Amino acid sequence: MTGTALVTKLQTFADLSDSEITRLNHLCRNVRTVAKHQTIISQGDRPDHIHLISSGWAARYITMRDGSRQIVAFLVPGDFCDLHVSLLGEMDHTIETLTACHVCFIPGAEMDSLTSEESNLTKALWWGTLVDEAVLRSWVANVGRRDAHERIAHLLCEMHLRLKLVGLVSDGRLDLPVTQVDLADALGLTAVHTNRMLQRLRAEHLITFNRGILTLLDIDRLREVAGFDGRYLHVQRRRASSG
Amino acid sequence: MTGTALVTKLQTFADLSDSEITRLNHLCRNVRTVAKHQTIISQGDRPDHIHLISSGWAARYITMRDGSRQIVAFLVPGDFCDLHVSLLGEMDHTIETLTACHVCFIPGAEMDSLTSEESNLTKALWWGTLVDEAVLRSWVANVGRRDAHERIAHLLCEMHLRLKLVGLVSDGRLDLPVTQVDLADALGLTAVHTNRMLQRLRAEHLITFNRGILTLLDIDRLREVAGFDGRYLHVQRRRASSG
DNA sequence: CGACGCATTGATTGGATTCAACTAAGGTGG
DNA sequence: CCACCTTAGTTGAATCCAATCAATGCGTCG
Repeated sequence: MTGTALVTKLQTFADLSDSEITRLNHLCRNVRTVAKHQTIISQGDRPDHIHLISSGWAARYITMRDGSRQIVAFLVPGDFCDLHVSLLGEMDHTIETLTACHVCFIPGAEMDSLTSEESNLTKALWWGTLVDEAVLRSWVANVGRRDAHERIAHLLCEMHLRLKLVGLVSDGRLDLPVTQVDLADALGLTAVHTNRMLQRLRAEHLITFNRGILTLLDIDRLREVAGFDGRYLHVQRRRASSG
Repeated sequence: MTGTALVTKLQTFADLSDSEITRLNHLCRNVRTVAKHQTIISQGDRPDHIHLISSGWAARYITMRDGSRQIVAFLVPGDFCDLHVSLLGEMDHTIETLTACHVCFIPGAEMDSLTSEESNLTKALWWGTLVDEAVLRSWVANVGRRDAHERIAHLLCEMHLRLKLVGLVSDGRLDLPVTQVDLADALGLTAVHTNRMLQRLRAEHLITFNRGILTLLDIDRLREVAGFDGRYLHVQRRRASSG
């Protein structure tokens, strides 16, 4: 079921009926495999399809004048790339896979009819985009006001909780298939400094991070370091747990 | 007309009929004056009204553990404070006035009925929130990847263009009723450094900034300094001009 | 006037960048 | 199976941008 992650995610917000779940899965029937480091959509594009990450990781980023980039979101299974482009006109940023991905291609027209027929689902979808926005606010604060040590810790706490929502964490272990360069681009740091701070977190016995596998050794203490309060992810319902 | 700024803003995206404009103005009939430096909504609140800035300025900010704050948005006339809270449950941040404001209080139920009856208006409203999100992405990049000089320049370019949209700019002059401390809190800098960079922009004959009045002396050059590309504001239509 | 908020200036410190080299791991092909 | 190449991660030294600390000016307002 290629819509599984999406269903799991939306269920943290709303009760979904069987028919609604079926409809979501139907929506996601057209899946393509996208290789690692491929562009899903570019700045300036006006795609007629909506893209949903079904498996794998991608990054949303803005390219700066000097060629450097700022990652403004990590996209994980269940996340939409561009639920909104039709309203905005064209993409103002680029989305690229970090790993091989399964991406659902959803015709814009089909999404339109869904939103006009299924008000419960539509609400759940909008909830998702509002959470994305809350995450973005949190990122501004993260980059603007935390030092490198806290900042990395905060990102790791966030990814841990977000992946937990879609059932991709077990016992503090999760896939984080991103390089230190990617992390740096998301944190507004250099790769070198990111490396040193990761080492520090390891030395403090807070994390393990090898070959894309992250383990949080002491979640409470890591959250303490980060000043992490997960409420901005708005997952206080149903099957989500705060830990 | 307390909904004027909103109407002006939405018209950059969509054609609005007279009846739609009337409806928007009707929506905004309940206006209260909020004094300077008052909280409109606090983190944790679950307001049953939606708030719209009709005149004046406010800031959306996140409070950090150490008491410092990160402003994640400046709200100007035509901006909603919390179009979404009902979906998210509770506020994950605080909104405070920077000047005395006129704030429209819109009953949540009334907005609900509008969105179910007026699909054109609803689209326009969602366009607004999607632009807010695009601005947020741009802020992450601003704070994450630009140095202080570029960063301030970029914020000034953005505010200039945004205010132009609601008709609050004339000849490069605009009200920017924020202190250097406020600017610093939005830019992820200290007030001291913000002060020095403002002085530098003045010395470069790019701006004038006195008592809350900002003048852009050479918009093209300021945009060049900032690396500003206003497309992320998605105003390429109708009455918006890119300058 | 005195107090306060805001802007300004100087001296110093420090966190993060930069530059550069080097190691380790993986993949590929001869 | 090893030589070669590439990518990712690590380390060190020097530098720099912005933070910090501290003091002062200045205008407004009670």
